[in-house]
Amino acid sequence: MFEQGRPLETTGPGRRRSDQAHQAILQAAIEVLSQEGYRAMTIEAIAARAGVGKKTIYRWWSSKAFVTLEALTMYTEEHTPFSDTGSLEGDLLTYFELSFAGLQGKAGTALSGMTAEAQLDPEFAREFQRLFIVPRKQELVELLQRGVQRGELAADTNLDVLADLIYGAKWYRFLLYPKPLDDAFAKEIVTLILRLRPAV
Amino acid sequence: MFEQGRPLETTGPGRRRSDQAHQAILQAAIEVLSQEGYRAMTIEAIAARAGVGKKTIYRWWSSKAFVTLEALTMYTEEHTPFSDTGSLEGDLLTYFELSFAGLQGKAGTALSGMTAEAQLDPEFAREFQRLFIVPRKQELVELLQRGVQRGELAADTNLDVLADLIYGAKWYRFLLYPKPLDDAFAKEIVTLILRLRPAV
Amino acid sequence: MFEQGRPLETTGPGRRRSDQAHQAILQAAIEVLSQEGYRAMTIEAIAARAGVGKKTIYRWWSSKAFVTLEALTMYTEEHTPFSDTGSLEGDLLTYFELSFAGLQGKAGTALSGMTAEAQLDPEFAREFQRLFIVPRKQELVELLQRGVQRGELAADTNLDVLADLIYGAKWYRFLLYPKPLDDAFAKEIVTLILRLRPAV
Amino acid sequence: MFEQGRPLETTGPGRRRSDQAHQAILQAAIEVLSQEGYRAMTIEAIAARAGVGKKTIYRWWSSKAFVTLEALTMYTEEHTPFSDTGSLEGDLLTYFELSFAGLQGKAGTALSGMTAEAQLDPEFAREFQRLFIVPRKQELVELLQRGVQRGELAADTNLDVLADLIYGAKWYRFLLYPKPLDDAFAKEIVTLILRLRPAV
DNA sequence: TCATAAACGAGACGGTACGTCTCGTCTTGTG
DNA sequence: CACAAGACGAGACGTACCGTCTCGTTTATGA
Repeated sequence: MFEQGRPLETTGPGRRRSDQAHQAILQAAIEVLSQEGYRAMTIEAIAARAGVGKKTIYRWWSSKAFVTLEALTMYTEEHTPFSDTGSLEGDLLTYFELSFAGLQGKAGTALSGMTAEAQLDPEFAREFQRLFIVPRKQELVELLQRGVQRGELAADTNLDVLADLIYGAKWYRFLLYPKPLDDAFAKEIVTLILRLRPAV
Repeated sequence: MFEQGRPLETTGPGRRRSDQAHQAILQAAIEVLSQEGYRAMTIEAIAARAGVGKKTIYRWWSSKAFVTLEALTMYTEEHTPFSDTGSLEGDLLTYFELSFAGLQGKAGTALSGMTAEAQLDPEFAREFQRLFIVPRKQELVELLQRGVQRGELAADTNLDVLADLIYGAKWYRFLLYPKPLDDAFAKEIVTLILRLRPAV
Repeated sequence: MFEQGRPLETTGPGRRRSDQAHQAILQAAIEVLSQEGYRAMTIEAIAARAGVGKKTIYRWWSSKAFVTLEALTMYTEEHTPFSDTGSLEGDLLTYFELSFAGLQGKAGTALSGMTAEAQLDPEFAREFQRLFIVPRKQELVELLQRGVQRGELAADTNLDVLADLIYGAKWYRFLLYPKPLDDAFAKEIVTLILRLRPAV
Repeated sequence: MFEQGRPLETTGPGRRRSDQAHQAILQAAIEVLSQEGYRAMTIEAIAARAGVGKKTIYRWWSSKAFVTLEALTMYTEEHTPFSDTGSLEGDLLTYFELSFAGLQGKAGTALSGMTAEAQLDPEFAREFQRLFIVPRKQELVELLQRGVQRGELAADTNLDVLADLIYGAKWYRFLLYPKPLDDAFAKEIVTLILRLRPAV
């Protein structure tokens, strides 16, 4: 999933990449992130906490945002919320439940930090979109396609834009709007989605 | 609209706040923002450009995000896109057109920068929500209420959540998703909204 | 002679102190001192002139006074005016001549600046005394001891207090009294000293 | 004794100078000086403590050194250590005793601060010399002249330089040398002075 | 087996911006 | 019109991190 941060598999002389240092850095990033927050998580702080030279971090990642991106996936590999429950309503509610839970705590802090970084660093924005945003939206589109196949959504529904609306609502509340992401919110969204009728 | 940055209206001894300096700072912020971008914009650069001591900026604003927040509103006070065209479709399309236009160029740079800051600074997040996010959403809810009154939306539609979906889609594309905010996107959203039917 | 400002002689990991930066800082301090004066000399100016980060200065010295202290010694290491001419009169006159010359120009500016700093900063006062004041007085006491050995001064003369009188007269004129430090002054002092007779 | 800081006695239009403010400033200067030290005694601190505008201070004094100069004399008007005891030894010991006492506490802090200022500010140096240094030395010279008249010192003694030696020793110990100014020191100086014999 | 070479920890380096401080000046309304 | 209050332009302070650059040390081939 990641291009950055990989040990080089090529042969040749010289010391190999230390997996111990690699893990220590990611672990330290998670600790600093959850204890001090994203803003206070500096490369210097990670290096100090991991007992690692700054150079070792810069050798493999170009900024704290990229470290966070990898640390986040290491921390939540099991995060696969898209399941097939047999109905669009069930699929969406299940997805929302898992998704909202994933935005609490460390993972949420990391995500909002990476979102901030994406606004400030176009290069990171591209990676963040490629690795995080686009794949997840694709999964949501597929969930909606199952709804079309079951006849729960009209065949002519623009699923791409519908996914923008659904994902957008989630991110909007998460990043910008001062209301919680809870089950009631999820139910209201699903209620609205299910009231979409075919074009006249 | 703003609490920060206002001259004190109270009487009493002491020199009054210099409106000249106030305006020069906001103007300088806009210039630096548009020339250097949000990340590269520093308090020092604003002070230098405005011909003002740094202390004068810190006296009235606590960070460049707050300066930007005020500068942005000063710059786009006339951007009040919510007009009554007589139909929900017309209202929404008109709003989207103006809104998307407002996200191009300087204003867009400023907005995404402030969004980043809101992720990193909870205090700014509260102000940003209070002054920017919440009022604009309220306007959108009122637009939708006119649709209900005209019978274009079902009376039992949860307008608050519908507004989250609509606003969310806009912000999602603006901040996260690598596709443009254009008229086609606006039309697709409106098409979906208009297909909402009453609860059975 | 100096504890501050020395390259660490210890082994161990990490980049060694840059002697190039060290020298550049001292040289820059001398230049700024002689062009702007002690009061106008700032750490920022020294850093800029030396092409060095401010942190590199603060890493090794705690204020401009300490930099000056080291720069001064570097600049006038050869000013060791205590020579043995064979007579107390000769020794004292030679010493005064060299000493007074050393108080002209840059070295004088630096010295009076450091004296000021010593009044304002007790920590610097201790260092200044330890490195500058006390050793020089010790040299003067040794000069006087040669006078005792030659029989030019009574054996029961309190040389420590006599040195206070001699050194005091020099500093008093240098720092406080509006009369020049010249050869005539030196001769008058020597005349008085040579008129000291043994206790009755 | 002072030129600066005096109430204007002239008639004419406009509010007269507030003697109350004048006294409050000097009193505040003494308080800050003795509680925080000379370095921490800023014009702003004095103004705040005195309940006075900074402008009011700047109107009458050009720096904190000049305020200190006036505050010091206000604080120690009675400081007139030169008395005629009938012998040179008695005169000198009496003088030293009072003089050393005067260097303890607030007055000492003020004096060393003003000495520092004199090194850094040539304009203040001139005033300090004119009002403080030169008159006091003149008094010492007169004390020594009585010694000549009584035959305790040789008629051909250069009293000016002898006064430099005596005063210098005192200042040297006070400002630079890490030993106390005590009675033993005074006695040793007097012992040396009394051993001066006429020129051969 | 041992020379080569990359990665490592440590940490100093040149920079840049931070937010604070004090300076001495300038504007207010009040007395 | 002097006063207190306090905002102003200016600019240095000392700190924090940035990303880079030595150091001496450790590891792992591959000649």
